[in-house]
Amino acid sequence: MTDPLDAIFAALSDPTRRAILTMLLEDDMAVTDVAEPFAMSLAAISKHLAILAAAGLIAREKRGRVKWCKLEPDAMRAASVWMQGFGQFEPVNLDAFERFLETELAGATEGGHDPLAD
Amino acid sequence: MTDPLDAIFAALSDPTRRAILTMLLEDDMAVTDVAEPFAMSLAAISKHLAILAAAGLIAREKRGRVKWCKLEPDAMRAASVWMQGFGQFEPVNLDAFERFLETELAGATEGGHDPLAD
DNA sequence: TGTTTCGTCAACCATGTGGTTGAATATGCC
DNA sequence: GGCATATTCAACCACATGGTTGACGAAACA
Repeated sequence: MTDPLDAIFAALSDPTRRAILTMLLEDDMAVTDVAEPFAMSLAAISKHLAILAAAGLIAREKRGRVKWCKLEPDAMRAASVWMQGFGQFEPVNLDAFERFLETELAGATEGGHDPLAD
Repeated sequence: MTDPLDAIFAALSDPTRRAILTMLLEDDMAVTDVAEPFAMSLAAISKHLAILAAAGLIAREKRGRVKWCKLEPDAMRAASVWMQGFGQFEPVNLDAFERFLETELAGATEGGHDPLAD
């Protein structure tokens, strides 16, 4: 697995792990709390979290005896950027798109656009 | 019961399959031609294509004795939409992308190359 | 017709993955 | 210190995955 995308997409291919990521969207969580809604052992969840962390999708930080998990957006962004090369939009110039986004954000940083409302 | 995203992300997690998708971005291809640049058997590539097709990422159509493979963008779009749920971290926003394309296409419609046009 | 090309199928193998259980390793609390 | 809590480690199991090779069917062509 040399390409980081291998680990990222593999991590995303499991429904338990996608559910964990969705939970972490609400808030950072301790491992035990992440495991609570799932019908599987804590050790299994711990493994899932290790896979997500290895893929760079989450970060884990130990405070006291509790290990907190939080989303790490860069990995998912890398996957998303790769995927933008496909779809009905081809061919596309990603560099130009990035420049476009910068000009957009330059005038809209205070805007209330909710990306989940789409 | 199994989420289609399972198959989509699993299919995308293999570098050979991602390379195949990238090749198909240029043009539709026959199975033998897809296999040509890879250092593995035709049967292995055939399996990869079956996995991509099962995930809905490509479609295969037999004309004569040649089976043509082409991209099927909807599946990847579904994965992209799921990732948009993490949009608070995600700068590659589909709305912005569409706006970007309008500005791009406004001056480049005569560019001509459009492998997905049917 | 027979042969070549295209692609899949079937069997097999090595390794990876997702789960279990039980022991081990912190850390916090009385 | 002694004990409960939080998390991981280690060994194990069933099954999936990615690859191989060889045989096979179907279409084109001499």
